[in-house]
Amino acid sequence: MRERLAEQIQLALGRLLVAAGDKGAVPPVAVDPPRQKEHGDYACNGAMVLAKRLKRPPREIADALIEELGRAGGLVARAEVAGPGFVNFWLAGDRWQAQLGDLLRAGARFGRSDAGKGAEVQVEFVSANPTGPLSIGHGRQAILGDCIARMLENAGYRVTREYYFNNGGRQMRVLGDSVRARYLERLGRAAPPGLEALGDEDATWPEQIDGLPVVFPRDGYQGEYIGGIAQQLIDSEGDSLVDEPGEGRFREAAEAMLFAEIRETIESIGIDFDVFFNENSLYDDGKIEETLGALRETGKVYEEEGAVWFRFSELGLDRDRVLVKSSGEPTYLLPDIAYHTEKFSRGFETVINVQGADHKDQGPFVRAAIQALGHDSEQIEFVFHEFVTLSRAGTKVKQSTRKATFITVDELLADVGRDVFRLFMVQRRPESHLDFDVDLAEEEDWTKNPAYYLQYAHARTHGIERQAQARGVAMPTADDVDTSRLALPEEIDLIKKLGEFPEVALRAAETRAPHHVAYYLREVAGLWSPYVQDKNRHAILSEDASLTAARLGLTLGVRIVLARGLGLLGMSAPERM
RNA sequence: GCCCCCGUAGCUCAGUUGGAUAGAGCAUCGGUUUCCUAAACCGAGGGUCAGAGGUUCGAGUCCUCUCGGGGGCGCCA
Repeated sequence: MRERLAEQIQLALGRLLVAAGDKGAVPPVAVDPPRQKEHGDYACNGAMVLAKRLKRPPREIADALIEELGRAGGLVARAEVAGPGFVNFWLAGDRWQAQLGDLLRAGARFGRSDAGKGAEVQVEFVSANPTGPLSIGHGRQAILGDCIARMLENAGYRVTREYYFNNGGRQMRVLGDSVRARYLERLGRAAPPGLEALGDEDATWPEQIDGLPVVFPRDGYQGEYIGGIAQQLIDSEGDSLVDEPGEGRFREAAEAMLFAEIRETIESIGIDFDVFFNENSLYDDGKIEETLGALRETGKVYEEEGAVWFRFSELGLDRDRVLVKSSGEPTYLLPDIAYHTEKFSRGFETVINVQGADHKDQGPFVRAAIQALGHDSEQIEFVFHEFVTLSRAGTKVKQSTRKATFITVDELLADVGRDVFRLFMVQRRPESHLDFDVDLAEEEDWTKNPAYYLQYAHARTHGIERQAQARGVAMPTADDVDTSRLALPEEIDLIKKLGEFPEVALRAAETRAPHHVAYYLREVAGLWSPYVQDKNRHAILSEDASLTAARLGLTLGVRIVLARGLGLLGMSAPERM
């Protein structure tokens, strides 16, 4: 609808330019629904945009545009000049109503797009190493990434959801040592270091307490789950592991348990990864060496103090970075670069990395290195999301990763459920801080909890269907619906809003911003619920069979859009609540 | 010190890539029920869009600076 009008306007503007002897291209002009209803269905700023080139006052051009455009093939009912030179358009009423027919005929396909033309896109997200349960920060990233993937699929892309992790390296050694320490403590062979020492980085670290050695690492993982893992080992192995190093059974057991837990958490929030990519495989496959060799060929690699550096400062970045430490071990940057070259070798046209704000500095280095290796760095995208805080009773709870004070996805999920969790995690734009209002999320009053509000709006369409069935009225097909019967302003408003779904879905996909969908759904539900409520003015089920069919058609339209939108957010669309 | 993000109603946040008189939820206050779920709905109050300059027909939106909050600047990941 909007595209067709915009197209007509572009053509008309082109004719005006030619008439004035200007053979240049027609600049893009906006055709937007205005904020104020009195300004019509769509407003165009073309006259003001062209004022300079045509050397005529905007309002005069606007008049000429209206004349040139005519009725735009029956599309426009009325057009008038307003304000500084806007042209406001009122579409013919039946045009809006006809949209409902299109919607019903499209059914569950409504709002799908082939914009992606089947291009392969990879979305990498979560990517937490198995050192602990997922925190709510990971939770945000998980939902954000999955929604982006869902929206891209809806826009005609072929999407691979990928999780990148590393179960080797220093982090995991510390994990093993932490578990071993708790194991020995529980067997009475070691002493816990005490809260003062753990809580204060400057405090002196005890060598032993009450004659028992302190083996817990200074930078160890302090979460209670570490003790839980140790206990499980005691239950299954007794004290047979006392002489094992942290790197052995302890690390393996911890990794196995934690990764299993993470995968369960991921599944419980409705996410299904296609690939779990282990960083170690890059070493096994020789990709690290290969990438390092390729980087050397760019001539920007040099050695200093025993380490291998890359001259990022020659690529417009503020500093050089180490690729290989003087110990001979690569830094995290090198595998990261290798990983991205590997992604391209798998044929992805676009790779989207969803990451926390703490990685913001990293993106440019990977991008620059990839470009230096001859890839198109435009194909790499980063979606950075800010951190999550929790609010309960008006008080913020700050999360701390290694201290025992963070709330896990599982804990929050147990309180609020998957659908509420998902909606709350995508209601904000990624680059905004997200304050998770636990009180509101736990609210069971469906008029208050935003997630239930959306789902109930959907359930209502089924409530109406159940009512219709009870009266022996069948749900209509698109052909049964005489949309001209839907002439009330609130009905036209609703149809207009439903008609926006395809462009909202596409724009949200293109901007990687699922919150647009969440807000849109709120608007749909916010029109629909009052409409249903006010049955005195317009009961859906009435004696008038044709009117009833039309309103049931509208009901189906609402159901389709709400179900589709909830689906993009990975939320369920219940038939009854 | 340098880089990135944020600053919009009491609170939490949207704002369609520069459009007309800045919106929603929660909270507060007032109202509606013989009715397809009252587990719903209607209405009201509430704003120097952090501040100051600039760009132009037009700025919450773009540029510069200041202030405030967060993140980053490692041979950690």
